[in-house]
Amino acid sequence: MLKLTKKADYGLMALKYLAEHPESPALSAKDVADAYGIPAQLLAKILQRLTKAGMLRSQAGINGGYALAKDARTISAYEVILAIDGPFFITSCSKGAKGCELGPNCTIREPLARVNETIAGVLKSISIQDLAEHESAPASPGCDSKDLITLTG
Amino acid sequence: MLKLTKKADYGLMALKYLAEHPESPALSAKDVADAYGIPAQLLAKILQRLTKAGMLRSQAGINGGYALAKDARTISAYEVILAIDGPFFITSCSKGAKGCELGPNCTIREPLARVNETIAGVLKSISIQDLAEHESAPASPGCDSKDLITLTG
DNA sequence: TGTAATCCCGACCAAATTAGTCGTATACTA
DNA sequence: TAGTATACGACTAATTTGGTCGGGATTACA
Repeated sequence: MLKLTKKADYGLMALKYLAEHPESPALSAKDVADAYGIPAQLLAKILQRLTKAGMLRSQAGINGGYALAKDARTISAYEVILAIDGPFFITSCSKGAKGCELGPNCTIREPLARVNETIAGVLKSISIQDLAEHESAPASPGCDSKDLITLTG
Repeated sequence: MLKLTKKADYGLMALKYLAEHPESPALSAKDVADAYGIPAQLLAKILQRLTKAGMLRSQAGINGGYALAKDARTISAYEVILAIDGPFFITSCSKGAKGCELGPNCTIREPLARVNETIAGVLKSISIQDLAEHESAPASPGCDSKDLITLTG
């Protein structure tokens, strides 16, 4: 239904959180998980992926944890999602190298590639820094404000 | 993983197919399903939705079937997806009226609303006519051409 | 050198979503 | 009135996602 997985969400939230706490040399997976009330072990796995992808530095042991490996401005939402969920393409065919197995179905795929590119472009244009700047938005009266929902339907 | 459902794909394909065959007064769900090798009953349900949404006209009985209710140029990919899959929002929170139940999680949602808007915008800018014009692209050597995949990863 | 905190990682189970089927009712045409 | 088609809801199956478990490797510090 064209939405991010929770894992990607969690990853973005965690990176945002780390970007907001540059004073700590490292925050553990548990620290971040507790801050948002999300499962610690799940977040741990996500942070491991981001580490492998080079966005985080990790340190084991007491007072260990994770810290941004790069400037928050240089980490795009795109690479985060890519690292966590793998490559995406909005149409169902073209899963990896298989291509579309259903004959002429991909007639639809080519025009929609433009959409895919646009999505990738916007996601690339958004950095962790951008997310961090939104610092618990003061004017928004709550998460269920209606104005955002209308645009979706 | 940020991709369309197969149902949405099928719906777009079917509309495209109908747009390409304006000479027939109506094509049955089976006709279209056979043309693409997709399950007829599933497609039938999808076409029923599109009919209820006003994009198709249906006729029961012999030689019945479906035909576009509007000009192919006036049907956007956006409304098709919306009719089939319902409203979407790329972040996991904000499902319908529930809002985000996980406390401060939505710190990420607001900046990503821009992404959502952009996606909706591109989808709105693509019409069934656009899809139909791509008429089994002659130059593409196959569905598994690599150039499109690279942009996703 | 030992212990506690922490990352690392693969296998596994559970929940949710999506895909697809079935059965029946209804509408239309010849 | 027989045959073909849509309409629609309930149901099952498959896939994907979310989350857990357990063992192992690092690191800091007493």
